Amino acid sequence: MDDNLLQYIRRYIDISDAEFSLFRSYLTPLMLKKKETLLKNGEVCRARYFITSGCLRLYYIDQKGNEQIMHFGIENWWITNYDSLLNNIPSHLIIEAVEKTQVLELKETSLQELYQRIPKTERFFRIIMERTYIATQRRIEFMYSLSSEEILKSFIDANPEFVQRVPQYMLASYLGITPEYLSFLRKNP
Amino acid sequence: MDDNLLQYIRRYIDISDAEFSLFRSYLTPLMLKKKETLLKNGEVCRARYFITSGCLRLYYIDQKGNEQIMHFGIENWWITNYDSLLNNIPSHLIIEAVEKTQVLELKETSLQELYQRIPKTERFFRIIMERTYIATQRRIEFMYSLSSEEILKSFIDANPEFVQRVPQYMLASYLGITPEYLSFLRKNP
DNA sequence: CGCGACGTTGATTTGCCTCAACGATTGTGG
DNA sequence: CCACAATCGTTGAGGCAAATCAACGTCGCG
Repeated sequence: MDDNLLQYIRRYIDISDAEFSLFRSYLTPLMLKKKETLLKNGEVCRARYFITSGCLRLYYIDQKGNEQIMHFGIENWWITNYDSLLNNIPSHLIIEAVEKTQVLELKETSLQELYQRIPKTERFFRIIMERTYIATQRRIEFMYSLSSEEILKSFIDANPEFVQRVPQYMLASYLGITPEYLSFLRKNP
Repeated sequence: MDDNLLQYIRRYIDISDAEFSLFRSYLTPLMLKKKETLLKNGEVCRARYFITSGCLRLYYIDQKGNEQIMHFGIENWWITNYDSLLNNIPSHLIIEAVEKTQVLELKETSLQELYQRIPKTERFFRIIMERTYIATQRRIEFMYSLSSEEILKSFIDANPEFVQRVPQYMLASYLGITPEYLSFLRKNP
């Protein structure tokens, strides 16, 4: 688990073993059962979470009472509600385990301390943020350009293994269509 | 112009006048006429641009040959194609002046140098990235939750002055609807 | 002045949603 | 270990939001 994290960090910055130890000491492992939450509606988000195993989803409940999934998070992804975390506002987004999941919690107060003690962590989280942003931009472009059928097809092609892991109605929500229509699309070539 | 930039930077980090001078020396002012471009289809993006006056749009041409606008940029915004810039890949996004526009160009090679000479710039650009990401997240949530009519209404309410500045067909593209339907929505209460 | 860029209008079509009902599977308490 | 209830996926009928297409009016600029 720690090896994964170390390797992941070293993809982006040089960090010594001692520095990593220090970094690691700021992280708290948490184990989540299916459907347990890391962040509830109305709470202010105070931490970021690095997923070491399992799967989380970040979603909200819209006016009609439907769940709308914004993201999934899987192994080696960070997940949090940045808007709530950085602006100190109550979250209407919910972070919940899709399956049994292990995360490392990094409290925002700890991170501010880390920025002081290991300045290069600032660079690390800048790069993570850049990459996260780019992924989101690509996704928006997809959603704009393609029909639901094409969005579905390309998502399945790009993530064949992941599609097996989540219930179909969650996939539908993430892709912005109804479960019924997703079912219809799968049927028809 | 420089005052705007200085004030803008000081919203996020403490920076001395001397440091700002150095920062400023890495920036090159560019003047764009309406319809001039900063980034063309197929080019690799090599810089970020801080807009001091005017308005830019970032868009691409989809399979059907339609322009799809991803963003606008106005005074005191940074604009670039992060995917092209950071991954060194050719851009299919185009950055073009909607009106006469002045920008300060920050080449990515210069920025890497700046990170070394003034480490706190790393923090600055981390924060900019975070804020940009949050804005995008909010936009996605909007697009998911609201009907076209509600999207249009809330955008006009939030940006009454901006709506006057761009042609209606660009607004339609940005909001993800056709110009005809936008026209229809404006007519009907 | 004339042409191109922009906005509008209406008729028609369609992609996707809604609603309701029904199987299949899973899981859980007795 | 079974029975029954959730949970999840599927199907089909009907409806609506928004796109498409085509035509026309208008303005501003070269």
